[in-house]
Amino acid sequence: MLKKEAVEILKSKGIQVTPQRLAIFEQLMGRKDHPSAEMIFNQIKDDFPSLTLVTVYNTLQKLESSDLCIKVNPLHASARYDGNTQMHQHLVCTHCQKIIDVHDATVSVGVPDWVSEKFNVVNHSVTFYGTCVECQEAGGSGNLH
Amino acid sequence: MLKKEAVEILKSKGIQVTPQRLAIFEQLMGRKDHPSAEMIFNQIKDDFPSLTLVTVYNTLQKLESSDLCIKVNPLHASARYDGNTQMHQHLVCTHCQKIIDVHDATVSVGVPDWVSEKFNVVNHSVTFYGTCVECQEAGGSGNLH
DNA sequence: GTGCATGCAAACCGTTTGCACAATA
DNA sequence: TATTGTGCAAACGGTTTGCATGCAC
Repeated sequence: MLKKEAVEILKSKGIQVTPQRLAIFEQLMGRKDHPSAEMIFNQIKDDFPSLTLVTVYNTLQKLESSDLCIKVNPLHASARYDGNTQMHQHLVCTHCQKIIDVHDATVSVGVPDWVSEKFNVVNHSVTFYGTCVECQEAGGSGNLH
Repeated sequence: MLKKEAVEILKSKGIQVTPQRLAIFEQLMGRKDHPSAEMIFNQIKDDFPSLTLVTVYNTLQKLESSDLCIKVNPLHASARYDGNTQMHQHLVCTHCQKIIDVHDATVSVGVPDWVSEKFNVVNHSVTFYGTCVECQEAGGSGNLH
């Protein structure tokens, strides 16, 4: 992606363009390894000696709220434990953090051959994010973040 | 589940049985709401006035390593960001924490009708956990935790 | 009696916040 | 110039660790 394009995308979302933001955004668009805030920081800190992790976090937050990136592993909540170790799926209400089990064979996904050839799949998870009945009645309409 | 059964399960896994552990384990087996450590703590602290969160964490760790429960939302790693906001799936290597994109239509899951009737599904994620080629060659054989 | 579990305090790590200064539009 | 972003320091919350005491086997 050209720098010019990146600038255009940011502007089109109403995001003020700064050198730091541009660098962070370009990293995010250019890499395919789903970097953490720290990975991005380490990658560009030489270009911006004054840069701190805080700015990276701020920027990622802003990009995410403008749908320019997503958090693969949201860490906002605390760990949740499941006494059922058999394979099943989860419905996660993004309003009340409730987690509901789904046992539905039709939801199970098969592991594609080309994946199992390269990757030793030990487990997999299917999770639906949304709003539960109670929260819908309470007026919420579903906000993933 | 009877208390006696719970004791047997713990013993069969070589886990020393204490009143606290038994209570935590029974909570985990009996509830369907995927409690957090704190939820469990609050539920049983009246029965064990000296109980602390530390013990709950320790016990959950032990149960998990004996495959008696799983962490639904592992928080050990830091958040990972993805510049690709389109629906796709992830391969997560549990050894090197690498995340690989999967774009495979056959992996997509449909939302079952009975789910969408009760739950306003906004998004869903499919994640495969396992070991990548590099880590397999390096000798690892896949350990989800 | 030995070894492992408990629970206190304190550390830890990733992340967020308050605020003064600097850069953007 | 007015507004917004940056970066320092410090707080925050969930989780883990070190260590002395207590309990299970």
